[in-house]
Amino acid sequence: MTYTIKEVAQKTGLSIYTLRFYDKQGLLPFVMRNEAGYRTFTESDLSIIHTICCLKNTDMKISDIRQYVDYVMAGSATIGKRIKLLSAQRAKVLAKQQQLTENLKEIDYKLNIYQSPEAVETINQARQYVKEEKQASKM
Amino acid sequence: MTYTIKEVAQKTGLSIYTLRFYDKQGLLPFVMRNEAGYRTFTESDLSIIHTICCLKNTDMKISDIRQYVDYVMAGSATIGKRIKLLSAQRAKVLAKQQQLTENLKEIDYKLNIYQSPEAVETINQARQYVKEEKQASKM
DNA sequence: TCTTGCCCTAGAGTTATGTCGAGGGTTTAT
DNA sequence: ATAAACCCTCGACATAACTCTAGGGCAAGA
Repeated sequence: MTYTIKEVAQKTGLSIYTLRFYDKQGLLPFVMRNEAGYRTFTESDLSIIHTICCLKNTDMKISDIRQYVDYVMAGSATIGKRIKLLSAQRAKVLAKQQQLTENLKEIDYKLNIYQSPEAVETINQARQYVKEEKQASKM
Repeated sequence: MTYTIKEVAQKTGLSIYTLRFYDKQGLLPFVMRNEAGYRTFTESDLSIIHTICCLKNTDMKISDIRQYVDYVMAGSATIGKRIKLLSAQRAKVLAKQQQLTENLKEIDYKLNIYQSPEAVETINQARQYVKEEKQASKM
């Protein structure tokens, strides 16, 4: 009926260490323990851990994820706060996507230069220019 | 003809501390010094710092950026290595973009639930289910 | 010339996110 | 009943990427 920490590690791709670390940081307050003190993860727990991983993948800080988890634990009264938090994260993701698109353009621009037949010549000319600029700056 | 570290900080958005840190890490071997030992940045320096920032924004590690800078400093003989390095980074960016798109879908899915008129009801039902699942797991 | 503001280095301190080892209890299969 | 394989906590260690402080030199205006 429940999963051990090892099984959850395998299912999520997180290490056992990381899961325990997350628990210590207050990200997993919903995880129960058995008589021996072992963590017992339910299917629902896996679902919210999945959400935690999703937020993590968008570079949300652990302290902010804890805030979200706390809202979830607090029940429906915090829906407004959850919307605010997720909307802010949504905006961050959109911004990051846009930035990545621009970064990609620059990388492709560089790759095009390097992969062109005139690459060696282009680079040598650039190096010459840099050299002259450095020389000129010494005056 | 050249820029001070403060001016470069303003132009790039990096802090003076960060610029000096990057220099210490070997990311700025091309920056010259004046008689007093002050760094003097040329226009070309700004250009490669821009590239460094671009790679940084795609989460490339400083040690890998240093590798790239070293290749650039070494001249046209390293074009093949630069292509390999940038191509690998390109693949990483594409993967990250795809992941962000998926994360965004999940965030939007959650937001839809929270913003629907039945949000409170949906959440209370989910909480009830979680509760029962936890109860059942105790047996 | 004196003050203010900028520059330098070396190295300590910080933050975030893990990762691991020691010491000890539990479960399972033989 | 015993070994192997788990689980636990606590706290130390690691790593990356800054961030800042102390102590001291340089530069430009009043």
